[in-house]
Amino acid sequence: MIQRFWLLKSEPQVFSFNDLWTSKGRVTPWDGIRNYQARNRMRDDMQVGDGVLYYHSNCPTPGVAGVAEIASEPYPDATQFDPESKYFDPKSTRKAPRWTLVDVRATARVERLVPLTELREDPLLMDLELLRRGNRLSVQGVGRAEWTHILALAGVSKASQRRIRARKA
DNA sequence: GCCAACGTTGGC
DNA sequence: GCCAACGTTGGC
Repeated sequence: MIQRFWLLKSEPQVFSFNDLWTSKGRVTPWDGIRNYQARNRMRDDMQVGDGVLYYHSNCPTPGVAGVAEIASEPYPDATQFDPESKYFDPKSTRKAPRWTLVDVRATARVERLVPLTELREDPLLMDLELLRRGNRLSVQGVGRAEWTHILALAGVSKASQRRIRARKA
């Protein structure tokens, strides 16, 4: 199995990396995604153990705030069935759920947040999907070299990278 | 709050 | 299937 790498956006005022880190099992269902392209990537392209850059968006200093991994197979997003939820989708049925998600588990803290401005200026990240003009997708692909480089910028220690890799092996 | 860039909706 | 109108995202 080829390991892939992803960048997931989250608004820290809604659910920050620290919120995930302090969650039970450091795991959460990545619910509320209501964009077909993002859904398709979760449903079709993600595999348990894939690496995740946890990105803070729509906040004073947007940037990479933590490291996580894909922690489940895809399954239906429960919020689509809940009339009380802001993510309720009246057109979705339990027999034919429209929205699928995966669980995400925090794996390592960053030594420092890597701000978007810094990612932008980095010649090694010229092709990063996040930096492409007008890109608003909340589920993005990251290349292996980009992943390694951003972890280095974030000061994620070699030891914790080894721990992450060991768990995936 | 502004606004560019996209996505979705719905009339035709 | 076209496309205008509208909604959302998210950096600034």
